[in-house]
Amino acid sequence: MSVRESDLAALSPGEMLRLDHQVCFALHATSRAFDALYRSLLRDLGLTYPQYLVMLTLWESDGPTVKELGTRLRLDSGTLSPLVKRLEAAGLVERRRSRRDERSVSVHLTAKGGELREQAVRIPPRIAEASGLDLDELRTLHGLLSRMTERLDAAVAPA
Amino acid sequence: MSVRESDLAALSPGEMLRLDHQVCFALHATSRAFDALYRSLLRDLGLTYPQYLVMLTLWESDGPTVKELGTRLRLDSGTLSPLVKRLEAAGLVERRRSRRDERSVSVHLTAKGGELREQAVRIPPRIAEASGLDLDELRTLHGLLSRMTERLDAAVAPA
DNA sequence: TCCGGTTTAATTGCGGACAATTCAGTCGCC
DNA sequence: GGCGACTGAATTGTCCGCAATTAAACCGGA
Repeated sequence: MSVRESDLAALSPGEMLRLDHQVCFALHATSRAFDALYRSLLRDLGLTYPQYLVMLTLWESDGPTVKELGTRLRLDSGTLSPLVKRLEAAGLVERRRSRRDERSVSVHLTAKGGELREQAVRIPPRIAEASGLDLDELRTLHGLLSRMTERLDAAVAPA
Repeated sequence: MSVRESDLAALSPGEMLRLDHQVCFALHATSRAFDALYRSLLRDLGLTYPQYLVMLTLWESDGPTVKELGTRLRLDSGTLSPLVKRLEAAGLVERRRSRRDERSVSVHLTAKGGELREQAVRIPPRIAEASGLDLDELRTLHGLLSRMTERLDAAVAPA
């Protein structure tokens, strides 16, 4: 029933190339479709999707450093520094230089930022509904994506 | 065995939100992991991944208009116009204003652009191998992604 | 104590993605 | 033929993502 990995090598180059591109292309397409849907739902909150991810992280646990945010969201300071500053300019967040280690900057919710959560909790159910997948499928998809990311990371940065 | 969609509504809000975010976040993470791998493999060719997609399209069928490229790759002119100009600056492509309809611009491979194909065909097998999924899993993944994109598109742009 | 290596943010530069606008060219309809 | 609506590219502006660099703070060992 299950096709083993070694069988991939037995495919004709054409078949392998085609399937591979379909999957990778489909991945990008789905990712952008998600972005588009989030954009339309987040417009009222004045957030972009990456900004929303940062807010989610803060709602779960306030006061992480930029470094910790980057680790959790897989983003570097080149992305996070201006993003967090935009959140600060919007009055949702406050940046504080740590006294203990003056290199690090921790990010804290303002009252306004905390209140935004109540608007935000209505969004995920609409996303889940729009995805059109049932629970089993979401679990399957998540499993496949996680394994793939793990393997890809290993391939791009070989130990 | 299979969980029906209606069961999604029976989940506690917390469960649904968490699973949804994991999936959406995983999708972005995988997408970026793919980008990183392609970037490392495409560096020798001097192409980025979106540029590579355009070249793939041209190798399959030369001379599409910018509009047709946008339809196939789901990109708009704001992305494609400068991208194609960069390919032209690199000598891989030539833009021609159509005589029949002077609004449209068709994109054609140069000799150099055609030759690049021989370098490029070595890349997909390495990507497929790096993904670490077997054929069944790739098919499953592709199916899930396609259905999701379809549903998401419908949700963001309701008829 | 000082010195070198490391860590943390921030900045710069470039390419990609999208919204919104502009402009020329096309087509239909009167 | 001429007017109005539409279409295809291009442009502008904003944000995201990453590479590479800079600068400041930290830490450890000679």
